[in-house]
Amino acid sequence: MALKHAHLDFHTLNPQQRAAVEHDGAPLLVLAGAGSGKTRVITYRIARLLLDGIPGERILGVTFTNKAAKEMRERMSELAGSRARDVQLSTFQRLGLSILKEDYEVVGLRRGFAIYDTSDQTSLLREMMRRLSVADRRLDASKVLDRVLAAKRQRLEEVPIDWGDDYEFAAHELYPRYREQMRAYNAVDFDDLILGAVDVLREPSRALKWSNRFQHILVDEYQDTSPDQLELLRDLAGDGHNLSVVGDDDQSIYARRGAVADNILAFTRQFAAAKEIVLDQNYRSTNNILRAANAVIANNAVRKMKNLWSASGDGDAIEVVACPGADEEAEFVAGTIQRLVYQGQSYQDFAILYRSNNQGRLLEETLALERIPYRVVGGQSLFDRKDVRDALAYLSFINNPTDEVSLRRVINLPPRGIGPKTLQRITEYAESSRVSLWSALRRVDRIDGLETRAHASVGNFVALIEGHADGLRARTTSGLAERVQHLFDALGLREHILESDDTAKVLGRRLENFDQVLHALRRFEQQAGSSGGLESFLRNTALARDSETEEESDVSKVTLITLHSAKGLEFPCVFLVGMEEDLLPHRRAVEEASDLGEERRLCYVGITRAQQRLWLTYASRRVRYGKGEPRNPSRFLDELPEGEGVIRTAANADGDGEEAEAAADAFFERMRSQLGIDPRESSDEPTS
DNA sequence: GAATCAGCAGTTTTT
DNA sequence: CTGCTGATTC
Repeated sequence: MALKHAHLDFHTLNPQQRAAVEHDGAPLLVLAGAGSGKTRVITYRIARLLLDGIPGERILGVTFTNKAAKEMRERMSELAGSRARDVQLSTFQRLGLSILKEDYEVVGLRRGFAIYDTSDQTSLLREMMRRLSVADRRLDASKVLDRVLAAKRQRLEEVPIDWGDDYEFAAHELYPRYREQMRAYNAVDFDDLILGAVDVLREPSRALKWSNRFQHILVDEYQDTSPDQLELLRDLAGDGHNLSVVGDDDQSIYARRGAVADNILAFTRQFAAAKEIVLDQNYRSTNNILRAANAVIANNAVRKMKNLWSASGDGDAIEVVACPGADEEAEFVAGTIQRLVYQGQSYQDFAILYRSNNQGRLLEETLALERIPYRVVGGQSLFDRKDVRDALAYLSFINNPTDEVSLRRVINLPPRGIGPKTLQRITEYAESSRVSLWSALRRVDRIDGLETRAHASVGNFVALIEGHADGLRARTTSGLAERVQHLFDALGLREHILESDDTAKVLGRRLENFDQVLHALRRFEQQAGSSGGLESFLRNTALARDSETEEESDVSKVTLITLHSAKGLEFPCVFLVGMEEDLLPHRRAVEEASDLGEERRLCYVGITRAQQRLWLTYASRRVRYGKGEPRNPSRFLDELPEGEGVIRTAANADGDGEEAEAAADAFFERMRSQLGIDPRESSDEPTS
């Protein structure tokens, strides 16, 4: 044994980690507290399996993000070299897709099926609401969608009507239609990738093939799995004796996405003879920070007991800072950063964590004013921007002409004289003739009651698309970018953006976004092993909306990030801002009394991001929606331990602000003289 | 068919 | 205060 593992340095693992790496023969649950070396355990475990002679393609590692999969692959390669190459590492959705790619016809899909993301789904529902006039009042389609998806995930036949609220009613009416439409459009949503895969595995003719495919299955972030993901794992892993899962129930913060923390709590019940290993030695934070984290999370009733501890010292006390208002809070943060940077800390050592995105704005403004470089993590990803989505919608619809959501999105873009009225007439024809919208467009000659102009417009559109379609549908990837470029040129998409009367700044942004589509295509084309043409590209982009431009130039910047997105990250210095009632236990969570526990876990996640220093700040007044309101400190602050490790202070309004400004000025003077910049030249931004 | 206006609601969101 | 939707107007 020892010889076989010569490449793995087991001495760097603690006894629990090592037990988790070496365990064999029964299902394994690793309860990995924050900062306890979870990723190390998984990568070492996979490396160990490889060195034991398990072929890489028989090992499946499942993660929640592409980023995590990528990181794991890199770290595994370091440990196990080229053997790591064949290990199957993928997200749940990608796993589902790879199953459906082989056996899609079993669940009634056709070749070229499209993957709808949330905004496609919302458009579909909106369109249905309009057409069926289900809702007399204006209802938010995305809220209806929430209910529809919840029912679908539970494989309910109907959306239950409990309280008879409008959203429930609409969801109830639309649910069967939604499923019907998705089927007609040959489209699946993210959940369908999982549910469809489960259906494939339940098909007797395919079950065996799939349950034999993987010899070992490892799952990361198990606390975030949903019931359908659990089903998929069970069907794939059989009795589960070679299933190992790693997670932390205290960091389960995605109930809204369907995650059920119960999966992790019930693991040892669901999988017979499962072994449970707790990792609670923390390698990230000081004990003062860990004590605070432990104290807060201890107030959650239902959880696996873990008490994080560290072999390192107590470190600095954590600070609870009372601020008169949100402005002062932001200034306190900026001032403190500036002061510490002046003392030798780097900007990238700092992160500012908040509950909701809109809190980021004021922080951004203040940092900009103080000339502190920052980056905002999260927010809209490239593939969510309108112009990008428009371009992709063209491609999606050409790849899958039954994809009506995409077709409707682009049919009059740029405006080509096919307005709502024309479209409605054609839709009626399509419905009465029982053909797809695209087929109807192609037979525009047979549709009565269209104006000559509209008729001609439709004809032109059809001709334009058909002129490019064959070339684009080819399954080869080479030359794809060029063909798409031709299509976009013919459509005049770029010109359309140019013609808008946006400001130069916005316009530049939009063009940049638009051009990213072609860049992404070229990258895809050049990628070794990309094949499958447009279809593959589209699925890839649908499932990979991760950070595109993460690495570049983000080095020396402060990070602004939501608590949700901060999970898995760590920073030497962390500000947890907006520690207020209605904000950190978010108002909605308190009102619905549904899950205060999840809010507390969010707080816990935030605290445990900090390695050395932690500030928890709140404001006594905050301007929300244009009105100033008094605010109360978060109840979670009361749950912090009393005494030495925690200092409670007040940021007085002008003191810190001025101090910060002075520090900023001093700093910039230094920078300028170092860089040899004349101060007068660099006054592009008003300092006021 | 496109531009403008009024009214309303406002968490988080790995895919 | 903002951003989005639907309705109204040109």
